[in-house]
This record gives sequence, C-alpha cells and structure tokens, in this order.
Amino acid sequence: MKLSDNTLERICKVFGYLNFLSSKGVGFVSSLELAKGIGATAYNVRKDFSLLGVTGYTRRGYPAEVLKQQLGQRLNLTKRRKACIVGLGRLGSALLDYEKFAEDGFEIVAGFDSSINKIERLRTNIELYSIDQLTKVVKERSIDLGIIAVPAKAVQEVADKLVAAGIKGILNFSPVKILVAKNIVHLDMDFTSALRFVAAKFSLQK
Amino acid sequence: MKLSDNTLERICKVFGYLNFLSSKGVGFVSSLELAKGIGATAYNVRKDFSLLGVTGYTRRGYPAEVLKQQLGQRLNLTKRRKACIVGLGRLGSALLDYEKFAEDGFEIVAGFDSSINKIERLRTNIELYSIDQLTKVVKERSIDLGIIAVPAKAVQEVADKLVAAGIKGILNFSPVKILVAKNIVHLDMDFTSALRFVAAKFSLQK
DNA sequence: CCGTGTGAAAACCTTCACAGCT
DNA sequence: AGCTGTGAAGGTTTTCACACGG
Repeated sequence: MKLSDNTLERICKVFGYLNFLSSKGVGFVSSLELAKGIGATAYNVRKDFSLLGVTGYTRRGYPAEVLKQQLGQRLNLTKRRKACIVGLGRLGSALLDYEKFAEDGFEIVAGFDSSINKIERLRTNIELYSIDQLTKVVKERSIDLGIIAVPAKAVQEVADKLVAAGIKGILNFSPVKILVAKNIVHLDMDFTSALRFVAAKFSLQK
Repeated sequence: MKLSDNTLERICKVFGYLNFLSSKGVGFVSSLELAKGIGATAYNVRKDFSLLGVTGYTRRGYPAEVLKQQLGQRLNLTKRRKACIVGLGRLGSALLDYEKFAEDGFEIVAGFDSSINKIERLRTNIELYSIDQLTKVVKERSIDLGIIAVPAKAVQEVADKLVAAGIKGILNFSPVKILVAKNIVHLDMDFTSALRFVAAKFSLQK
C-alpha cells in the first residue's frame, strides 16, 4: 500500500486525536469532527480512510475505539517501539522525560551524550551511555528510532552512527539537514525554520 | 504576492542554509547545491526564486550574501522579531535559551508560567512573568510571536490570551491543535505525531 | 434527513525541456 | 560548456457532487 506523506501525516494526527477522544469516552465521531480536530477537511479525512480501506457508518460516523484500532493496525502503530535520544543538552534532556512519547507506545530506552559529566549529573530512570557505546547499545537492544538533539557540527556523524547500528527511523531536532540512505526514514524538525515560516507567512499575508 | 506553504517552507530552509554557508564564506552557490542542502530539487528551488523575482547569474549561480538579503527582504526576515515563550517546564525552559533563535533575528524577550515558584527558580537573563501578566506584557512590548509549551489542558486558553493580546503568529509545541482566527498564522509542532509519522512510514515502506 | 464512500473535476505542485546568457 | 529562468507537461492532492444507506 502506498500512501502519500500528506495522507500519512493526517492519519497520524487523527490517531493522536483519537487518543484524546478516548480519554473522554466518545462513542462515534464524524469525519467533520476529526477534520476539525486535526486541521483538515472532512473530504480529506474520508478520502484518506477510503485509501486505507477503513469504513464508518452512515449517519453516525466512525466508532472511535474501533477506528483507532484499525488505523493503528494499518500503520503498524500498535507495536511498541524502542527509541533512543542522542544529545542530552537542554533539549535532549527535556525530551528524555517527555511523557507523551510513552503514552503513545514509544519507549525511550536509552540516552547518549559525548560528555560523561553530563551523563552523571542527570537523574532519570532511563539508562544513559557515552556516545561511544551507541552502536553496541542500539544493536543489542534492537532500537528502531533515533532522536537527534546534538549540536550542529556533530549531527551528520551521529546520523551515520545510528544508521550503521541499524536504526530504521530518525527524528532530527537540529537545524542541520541530515543525509542518509533513502530507505532510512527521517524527519527534520528545525525550530528556527519553523519560527521563520510563521514570521514570513504573517508578514506576507496582509 | 501569494506563495504556497511549500514554497514558503523551502525558502525558509534555504535562508537557514545560507546562514550556514555564510559562516563558511561561500561566494556563489548553485540551485543544485541549495537543493541538496535543504532536501529539494534544483528545479524546485529555481522555480521558487522565479516566483519571488530573485535571479542569479548564468553559469555561476547565486551570490550567497546577496541572495540571503534578497530572500530576507521578500519574506520580511530582516526585521528583528520579538517572541515570547509561554510555559516554562522542561521544554519551555530549554527553548528559553535556544541560541539559534537569536542568531536568526528572533529575540525571546519574555517567558511566562503559571507557577511563581518555577519563575523564581529559573536563572536566565530573559524576563519572566506570571501568566496573569501575559496580556499586558505582550501589548506593551509589542511581541509578535508566541511559542506555546504548556500542558495540553491549558493550550487553548493560552492561545486565546495571546491572540487577544495582539500576537501575530504562534508556534505550538503541544500535542493539542489550537483553534485561532484565520488571520493568525500558527504552526503545530507535535513531537509525538512526528515520531508516529516516522515509525509508520518505515513500517509501510517495505 | 444526515453523514459516508467515491468517481470525476478542479486546483495545485513538481518536473521537464529548452532557450538564453556568459 | 554550464547553469539559470520559465512556459508547458505531467503528476498528485484536494475538492466537489452525489449516490447510498440507516
């Protein structure tokens, strides 16, 4: 099954929104409500579901719990995934105990940093290692996902190490784009570019 | 001038890449190099420039410094912008001293939190306030941009306060989508959705 | 009646091809 | 020769319209 990035992104958001609705005990939900919840159109949501072969009920919408399961199954989101964080500066250590990851089936199982001092100072129940041990730990613990939060100059080296260790996906929080083999999924989350985008957009829109 | 979000996003990335090239003292840069630097195609970059009326030189490419200025001018990125951060938990306080913002012309001038204790404990040279003072401070200091890093249940309330105080753009780091008037530019950066996207994508792509 | 499911139309974006310049 | 600039082609995504079903 081939889905566009846009579709995938929307479905991921819908999944998150369903987690939220779950906690409120919602029974059925319409494509329009979902669309509002994620910032898309109802057409869009229905078309996405249609591509995935997920169906609802006329006049009532989609049963929230069942929908969540179906989407989770289609996108392999039911399986728990192990992730690690590389770079334990301010941002990296904030991510270390970002509770939302766990609620969503992502388990941060390791943190890496080049500074031993930093590792020793941090109090957490996640195991911390020197970056020299990255390859070994990622392999041994079969970690799927790598989260990069190191300074710009170290980013590419870290990405290479992660890939060599067999990581499958990377979330890159640095402002530098990484170069990896095409089969390694990666997403760059550059805060500065994002702020720039917001600033540029509002100054153009008048 | 109306630019698509895709174009705008690419140009913002190019701008960031030019900052990087600047530090290396690069003279001319080709559309292909820029494309590689941001993860796009050369056609794409050239078309974007064409839409902006930015031109280069045959056989040599674009003069890096001039290009940066031209793009900055077109997107109003030369002007320094004031921003504030609402929510000073782990993430918010990491963002408080994220140096990259400053390097790019964004000045974090204030931080807000509902907990007075937290404010008193933080050591920083950015002024910190109780969230009750948000409206007043944002107005008085003419802050353009708001960065939201509060817990999910407070997000919408904070967004509403920011908008009421006259903010123009919002960068939302919470996992909850915010609802604001159409003329307020906002971008949601949901870490969990991003991780989910990466995980889903690699498990589909085989 | 009201919301889904989906083929078809429209809008949008990217890629291509090639003319033009140095 | 080598890289830009851009109209046109090609491809993809979104929107629309409407049949269908409870």
